[in-house]
Amino acid sequence: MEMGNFTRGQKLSRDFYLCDGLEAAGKLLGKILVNDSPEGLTAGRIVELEAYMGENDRGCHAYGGRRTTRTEIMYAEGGHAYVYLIYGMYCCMNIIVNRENIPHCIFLRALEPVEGIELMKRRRGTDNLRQLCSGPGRLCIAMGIDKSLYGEDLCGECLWLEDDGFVPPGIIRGRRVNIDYAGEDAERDWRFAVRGSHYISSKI
DNA sequence: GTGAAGATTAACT
DNA sequence: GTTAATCTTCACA
Repeated sequence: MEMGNFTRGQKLSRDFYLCDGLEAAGKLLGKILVNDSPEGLTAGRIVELEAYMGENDRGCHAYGGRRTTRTEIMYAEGGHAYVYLIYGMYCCMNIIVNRENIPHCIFLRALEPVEGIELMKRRRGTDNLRQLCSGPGRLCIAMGIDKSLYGEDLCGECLWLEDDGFVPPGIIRGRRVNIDYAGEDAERDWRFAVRGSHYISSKI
């Protein structure tokens, strides 16, 4: 593998991200996330994600227009990274979508490892391929994603997404995970996964 | 200033 | 199925 010359696909441009969260969820499933870090390059195909639909979604951190130091980046235009710490120990990554001031985002739940697998194994402390990126916290560890990437422009040279022409053989949907506090919004089928993938975080 | 909760994970029983 | 780990963020006073 040549560093800085990852040519598996075409980098997604700004336009790609300037759409509604549910539309983005369908379009982003199967795309490849790439992080070209100082330690090395890692890449994984998105096989599971959740859509968070902004001010009217009780599960969303921007519910009710909440705007804080943490959520500020959600109001930026699509194509930026929203990374936050959960339970004091794990980072989670979201892809901000839609236009400025419309805080929709895509929460990454699982990737299929594609590139830099040895580095992923080292970071995760396991050789089990299926467990490297199968979970929101796990994929951030494997990909080297932490809060230093908060607000990162996904149209830059560090962290980006690519389209290699892969089309999911099918898409399955279900309820989002661990947002019981969201009332009836917890029941919406806004979790999406590539049908048949062995790399999803849990049964849907 | 204080306290409670969390878009999780790994290791238990 | 249950629970501990661990700490930032946020709401409220």
